[in-house]
Amino acid sequence: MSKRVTLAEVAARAGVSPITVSRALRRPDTVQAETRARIDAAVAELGYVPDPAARALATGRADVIGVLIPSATNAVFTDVLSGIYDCLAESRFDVQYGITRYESATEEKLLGVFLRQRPAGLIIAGIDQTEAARRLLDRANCPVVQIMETGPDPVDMMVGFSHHDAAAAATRHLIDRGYRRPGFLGARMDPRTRRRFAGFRAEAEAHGVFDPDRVETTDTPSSVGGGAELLRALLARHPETDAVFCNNDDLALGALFEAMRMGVSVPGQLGICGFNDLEMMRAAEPPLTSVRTNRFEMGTRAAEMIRARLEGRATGPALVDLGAQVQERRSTQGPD
Amino acid sequence: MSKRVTLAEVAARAGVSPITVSRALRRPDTVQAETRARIDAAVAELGYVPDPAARALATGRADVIGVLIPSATNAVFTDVLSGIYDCLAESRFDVQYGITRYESATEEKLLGVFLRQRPAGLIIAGIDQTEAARRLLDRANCPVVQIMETGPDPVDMMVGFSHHDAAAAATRHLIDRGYRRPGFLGARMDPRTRRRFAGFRAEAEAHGVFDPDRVETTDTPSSVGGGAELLRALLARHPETDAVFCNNDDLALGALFEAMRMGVSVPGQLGICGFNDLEMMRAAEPPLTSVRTNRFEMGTRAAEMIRARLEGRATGPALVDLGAQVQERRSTQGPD
DNA sequence: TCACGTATTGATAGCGCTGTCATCGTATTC
DNA sequence: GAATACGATGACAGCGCTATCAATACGTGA
Repeated sequence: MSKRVTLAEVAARAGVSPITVSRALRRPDTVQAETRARIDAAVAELGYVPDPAARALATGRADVIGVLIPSATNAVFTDVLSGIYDCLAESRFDVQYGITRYESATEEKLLGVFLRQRPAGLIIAGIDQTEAARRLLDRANCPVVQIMETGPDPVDMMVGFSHHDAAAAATRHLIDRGYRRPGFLGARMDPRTRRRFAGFRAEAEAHGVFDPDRVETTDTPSSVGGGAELLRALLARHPETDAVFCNNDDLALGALFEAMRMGVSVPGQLGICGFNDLEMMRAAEPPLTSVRTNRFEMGTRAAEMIRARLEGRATGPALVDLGAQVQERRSTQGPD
Repeated sequence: MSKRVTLAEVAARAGVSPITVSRALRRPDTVQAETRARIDAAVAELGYVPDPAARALATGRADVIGVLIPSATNAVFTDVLSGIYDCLAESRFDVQYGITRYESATEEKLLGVFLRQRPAGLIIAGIDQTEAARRLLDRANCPVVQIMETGPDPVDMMVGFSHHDAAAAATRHLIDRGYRRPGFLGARMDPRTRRRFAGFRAEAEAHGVFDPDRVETTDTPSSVGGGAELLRALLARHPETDAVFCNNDDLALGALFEAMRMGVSVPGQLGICGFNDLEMMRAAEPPLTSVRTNRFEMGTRAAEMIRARLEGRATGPALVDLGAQVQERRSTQGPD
């Protein structure tokens, strides 16, 4: 193990005191150019890198940004994570993440784990924190961004979109295309899923085409296989169903395959609309309509908001609505 | 911000010295039961939680396990990550990860970032580290596990499987099923991809069915759309191709959709085999043959190996081969 | 009985860095 | 030219914890 180089050694080499080296590194403008040059040279020669733990102890603040998401395998969250990471990779901040498994208790616990590090910032998915989690966040004493959706009463900042409105738009699209007996497929009804259902329901009711019996859901996590099962079950009960709004793209893909197996033509006998617009939707046959959500950007924006705050730059609005766009494709071209 | 409770306060409350509290927390067996009980009570009453930065500074060792993977969105890595996280969530260790973007330079840089925290352990994807990275790892002075594949000359520990052999097995399966003019589809030829290709090639050559011209690859990251394009290109050049071994499941799915568009029947006119066996493969129509890799377990095993070492337990073998299994499904049932 | 091990607890001194003053020299003002 | 402000640097202490060694009490064997 190569021995650690300390600030003091750099200082000795540069012929200044340790504190001056510290300053030269953190606020270069407060140190004379000439001195700074000597210090920079010493840093380079010795290969000095600061010890994050010592810095955290001395400042009472870790250069860590905590990210709390429900799942590390769901593409929706990994895209966001990727955006966050992208924005932070070149900064002095490290990303640390926690997986809540969609459980409030786990979320609270992880929040505690993060907070005792006194993180520089916190990004948390969703807007449905428990009272206890809310209290922890209020006292976090660092920038906090809630992501994935928008809603009233942000803890601090927010970037997302309205799942209700996005689902309503998708539903309107189905109705516009002439589908009159739409159904709904959903897995694991987390809060966002529920709000999408509410949007579907509101829009369908507004057009007099909502039938509560054409709703097929399950508690298991969503999957392609699950989408197939849900469609099969729905069509068994309601063969008149002429379109399905699927709560996400996995379900939609499964529904497509199941329709193929059952000899149901898409979009003629059945329209299929997904949610999230993963890459595969465009490539499917027929290409699948979906709702594009700007996940990567959601991540970069959230991270950028935190950085701006921490670096004392102008932060822009505290609530960013990234919207969602219905991507119309062949799978919802209208009934025969 | 609720004020931080320190060790000293707990000690005062329990009527002992700070160092005894420290011991009671870290090595309970070295403190008398009665004393320990008083300390535990004080900890609970005050809601004390240790400061990780202070601990790291004092011990010269952070309770952090660093994970280096090429991509945060590729399902293959997120599954592994998930396994790692699962094993570590209940431990005293935090996970911190870095994304190399398949770039050696980034890998080296991130390795440096991790090492200066003096992590408790390191998990790194792949076995193709540069000389410089190798040196850093050799000096890391902590358990290191290379994951995703197995190979000679491990830095320390290893858990994975042979991509060459797995691909060869899949190829053999295609040949066993009667396909005689197999092609290969590949995107972004990273080292594992290359070794899979080598396995395909070796096996096909051994059976006299390899044609270097029936290989279609691209540098872009793999995607469903990309799979479609690759198949289209391959069939345009070599319409006689009767099966494709796809380097991963996204490509396989794209190939399936493209075959549908082109009116090529699967498996009659074209057999399709993927790699990784993502959940969707089973649910497709026809269900797609793939090679099951034990990604989640790879993560848990790697994390467990590190924990065992750190906690002084028996570690088992330093090289674990998890193998890979061809999952035969309808898409490779054989030519007409 | 006495030297000596063992179990338990404590005192001391940092880990590497930064916050908070203090210090010093130079520029500015009238 | 004296008073003042300011820019640049340094001394000192301490962040919260733990490594190391010392101290104490108690039992053990010859």
